[in-house]
Amino acid sequence: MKRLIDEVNPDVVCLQETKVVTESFPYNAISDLGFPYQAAVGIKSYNGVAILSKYELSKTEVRNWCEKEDARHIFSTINSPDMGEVEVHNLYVPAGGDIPDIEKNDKFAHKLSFLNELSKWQKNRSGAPAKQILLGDLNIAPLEADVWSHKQLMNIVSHTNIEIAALKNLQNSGPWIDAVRERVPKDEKLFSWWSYRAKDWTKGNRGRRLDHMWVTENMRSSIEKVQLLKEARSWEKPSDHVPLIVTFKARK
DNA sequence: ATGGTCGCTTGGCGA
Repeated sequence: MKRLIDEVNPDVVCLQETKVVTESFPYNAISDLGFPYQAAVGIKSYNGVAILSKYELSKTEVRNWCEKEDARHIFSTINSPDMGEVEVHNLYVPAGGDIPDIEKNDKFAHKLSFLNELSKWQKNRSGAPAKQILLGDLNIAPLEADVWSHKQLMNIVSHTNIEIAALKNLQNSGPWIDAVRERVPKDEKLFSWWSYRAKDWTKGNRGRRLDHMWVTENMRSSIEKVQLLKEARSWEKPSDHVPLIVTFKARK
């Protein structure tokens, strides 16, 4: 994370799978890196999400879905001088296990229920700021160009029709647009994740786009630049995901 | 069809 901050100098960083209990989150160390405003929730060893910001955060909330306190959704309103109030939803959607069948696999059922509950809530919500961002590890690659082989992955968890439909339903729960595909053509292969289970992750480029950033329609023209930092997959002790970086234009 | 890696909860699990 320090390398990312040094090289990219982001205003806001959103983390998923922090795997650290809320009380043990390294608030001071992260503050020293230039992010004094933080919103974090975590449980031991699993999940955990955090928002780190140079600008003030307010109205932070943690949401639990499927009656689990599993630290997969935190949101907060950022008040930046360049953009005003923007509510950021940081999500870690359940991965869903290996078998794409809700009868045989509880994890897959959980993944779909999580998305459905979240969608319903979004749809019925009122009083939220007009500008919103929804981002995170959504663990679904919806488009054909979001996976290395549409044919070979269509029955693999993360790229099945039922998951893609659930993700679409979430996208329709508000005025969301996919900020990344707004800037990268929909038929251009684009990945954010490469499995650890390959001797050489670059071989065959067997990636998937599991990480996303959506913005409300009123931010469409503010999207300046979109980047998936592929080189970070080769950094020392890398994550299997690479940072998704979106730059916004300052409001006039 | 299976296994491959990573990191912890040091077994087997979750990813």
